[in-house]
Parts: sequence; structure tokens; C-alpha cells
Amino acid sequence: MPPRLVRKALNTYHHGDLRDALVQAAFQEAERGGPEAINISALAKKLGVSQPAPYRHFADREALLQAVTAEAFRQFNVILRDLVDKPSKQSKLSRFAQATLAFGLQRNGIYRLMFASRTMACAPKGSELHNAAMETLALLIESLEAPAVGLLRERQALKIWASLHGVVMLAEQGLLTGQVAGASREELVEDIVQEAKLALSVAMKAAAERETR
Amino acid sequence: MPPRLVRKALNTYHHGDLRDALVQAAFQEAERGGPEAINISALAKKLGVSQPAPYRHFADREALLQAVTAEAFRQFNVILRDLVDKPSKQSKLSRFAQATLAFGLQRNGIYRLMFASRTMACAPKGSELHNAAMETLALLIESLEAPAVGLLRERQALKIWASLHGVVMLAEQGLLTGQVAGASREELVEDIVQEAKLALSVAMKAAAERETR
DNA sequence: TTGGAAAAATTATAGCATATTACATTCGCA
DNA sequence: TGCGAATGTAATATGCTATAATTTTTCCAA
Repeated sequence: MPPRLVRKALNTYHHGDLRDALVQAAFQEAERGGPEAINISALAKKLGVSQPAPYRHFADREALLQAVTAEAFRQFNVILRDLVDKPSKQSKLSRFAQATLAFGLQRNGIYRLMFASRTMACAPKGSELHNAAMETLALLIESLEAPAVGLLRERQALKIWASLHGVVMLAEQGLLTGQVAGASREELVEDIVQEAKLALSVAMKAAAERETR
Repeated sequence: MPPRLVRKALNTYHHGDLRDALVQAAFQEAERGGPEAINISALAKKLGVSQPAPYRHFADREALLQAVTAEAFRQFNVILRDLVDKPSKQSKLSRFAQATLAFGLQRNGIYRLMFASRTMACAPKGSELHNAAMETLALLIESLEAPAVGLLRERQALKIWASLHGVVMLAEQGLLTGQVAGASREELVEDIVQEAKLALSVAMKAAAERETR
């Protein structure tokens, strides 16, 4: 992809790079109020163009949401990649998990766009969006730091992913009762990490025994 | 609650029981297309009343969604209650978990209304809606069939709830890759159940040892 | 260098959904 | 029976998505 040239808007008739500006502005809105907060008309006004102008760049609202979601995954994956690569006392998995929790809670509008909107559900399997999400999963699998034995790693990763996602969603819905049964949400996530590690090592051992038998 | 009298609509000016009819009709729509599919105007037309009529019974769209969501939780809790009480070979927890998965996938529109919409997130703590959700959690805790030791049970229940919710959501978003890493979604859920039982018993044993020390 | 097609805006407008206001009808009880 | 509360209607405002027809700008090829 060649870098998009940002042209100056001298005459204001042509914006310069409306497409990118729309994605950025929509991202901000979603950060505040989630997917519902993305409003084509409002964005157009904010960027100083007429209401129909955005439709030059996106077929419809959903197409804009897709672009914003893809951008969100890109940012999220960069955060996770840095975190997984960084040396640390804690395990990679623990860092991945805590970062997901933090992202899900602090940037919940964006998180919902990524994991709880129709946009993702409608993204077909080979799409850029779906691939971006699979990249997140790949990072999780990597952070397990376990050898590939059948599909044990992948399967465990999916369970962890589901657990983390569930914690974020339930917390945001106010269904994780205030004290989270005597622990913070971070402790709950740490629990999940430890249980998962245990389960994975047990499963690996069992697989190894089946092998030698 | 006294049973609501259903009056016959003779003159068609007064519907008879528009409030209830709206909730039922909205429920059907949500079952098909999720929360987004609930459309006040369309419901009014379907029920043969004018567009503003629904507003006699619900302050706004969100109020109707709340009523539908409460109804959904009631139905879900009845299903779970029957299942948990019914004698069976499988454990109560396993039945609870599989039923949640089945409900979440087969009646996904309703499920999203209950667990992935702004409606629940906005329900304050003492509200009917929040209480209905807490009743679901209580059923899960009961299905653990474990003695109360501190808040271990409750904490484990929250983790299981999160996992199940995560599996449903990821599956619906197409993020549980086709084969679910070599297993069906049901097997994945059974994994979760077994891991959780193990973790709970380990935690209980540890707690008991701390006690006697 | 310029002329014309493509790209990127604009104005105007249609359509739909939520919601409010003012008015009409029916119900049920004193 | 008659009056107030409940429930409905008609008319309308507002806001958002989206399209059509038109205008302005860009940029490339002759």
C-alpha cells in the first residue's frame, strides 16, 4: 500500500483526505459512546463538509464501521505485540490477559466495536477484519509459550480468549458484582490465567502418555 | 402480581392489552433480528394501532427493550431452573453450561438483548432487570453443588459465567474457527466445565488446609 | 497548455424511525 | 349517568441514512 498523500485543503472544496479523517473522527466518537455513537451527519458537520460527502468514500454507515473496526484491531494488535515481546517478570500470557482486560474496560466503546457489534459478526472469513481478529488470536497462542501438540494449544487459547472476553463484557454490563466475589477483576483474570496454564500442562502430559503407550 | 385480564377488543379503538402485546411482538422481532430489529412504528402497524400508541405504555424505545429483556430473563431462568432440578446422569453444572450455549446460539437475538446490549448495561443495580440476571447467576452457583467456603463458589461461578458467555459471543462473531481447534463448541464447553470443577476442588482443598493449620 | 474525463464535493430531497402535542374515544367507577 | 382516567388518533417536529442531479477541482494525455 503506497502511503496516502495528505494534500492541503486550500480551497476547502476538496477536503484533502476525507476518508482518513472520517475514520479518525469516527474512532474518537466510538471511543466515547461505542458503535452507536458513530453518526455520519455529525461527522460530516464536524469535518466541515456536507452530509452526503462521506458517501463518496463509504458505501454506507456499515462500511465506515468496518474501517474503524479494522483500525481498532490494528492498534490493539500493536499494543499486544509490544507487550508480548517486552521482557518482564510476569508470564506473556498474564500480560496478554491483563492488557486485554484493561483495554476492554478503559476503551470500552472501541472494545464493543471490535467484539460486540454486528460489524464483526458480519465480516466474512477471509476479510481484512476477520484476519485482523485472527491475528489477535495468534498473539494469544504465541503468549501461551507452549509447544504445538495436536491442537491443544489452539483449543486452550480459545477458552482463554472466551473467558477474558466474558469477564470484560460481564463487568461492563454490571453483572460482575462490585467485589467480584471478594476479588478485583484483575485477580479474577489472574485466576483464569493460572487455571488455564494448569489445564494446558495437564492436557499436554496426558497427550504425551497416550503417545508413549 | 395479579393475572392481567385480557379484554376482548370489540370496538378496536381500545386494543385490550396493548402493553403485553407489544412486549410479545417485540420479543418475536428480537428473536429474529436482535435488539436492533425492535421497531416501534413497525410493531404498532403490526398490532393495528397508530404509531404513537405504544408511547402510552412505554416512555421510549429503551423502556420497551427493558421490558422485553426482563421477559427474556424470566423465560431463560425457567428453562435453567427446570434443567437444574431435573434428575440426570450429567452434572447440574454441565447441564447448565450446555443449556446456556444452546440458548445463546439458537436464540441469539434474544441472547444479545440479554447480554450484549446497552439495555442491561444501563440497568441499575436494584432494578428488576439486574435482579433477574442475578437470579441466573444464583442458578449457576446452585448448579456447582459445592459447599459455601468463603466466596470460592461465587468466584468460580463468575469465571464459568464469563467463559460461557465468551464462547457464545465469539462463536456468534465467527471468531471460534470452524472446527474450534478440533472440537465442537459443545466439547469446548464441556472442557470448561471440567476445568472449573477441578479448579474449584483444588481451591477448596487449599482453603481447608489453611483452616486446619 | 489545455481540454476533458474522473474524482470529490455540493444542494436538494426522499424515506424512515423516534418522539411530542393536541385532540378524540372508551372505560370504569362514584 | 356522568365524569375523570386511561387509551387511542391525527398531525407534526426532529434527526439520521441514503440517493439524485449538479458543480467544482484535479490531473493526465494529446
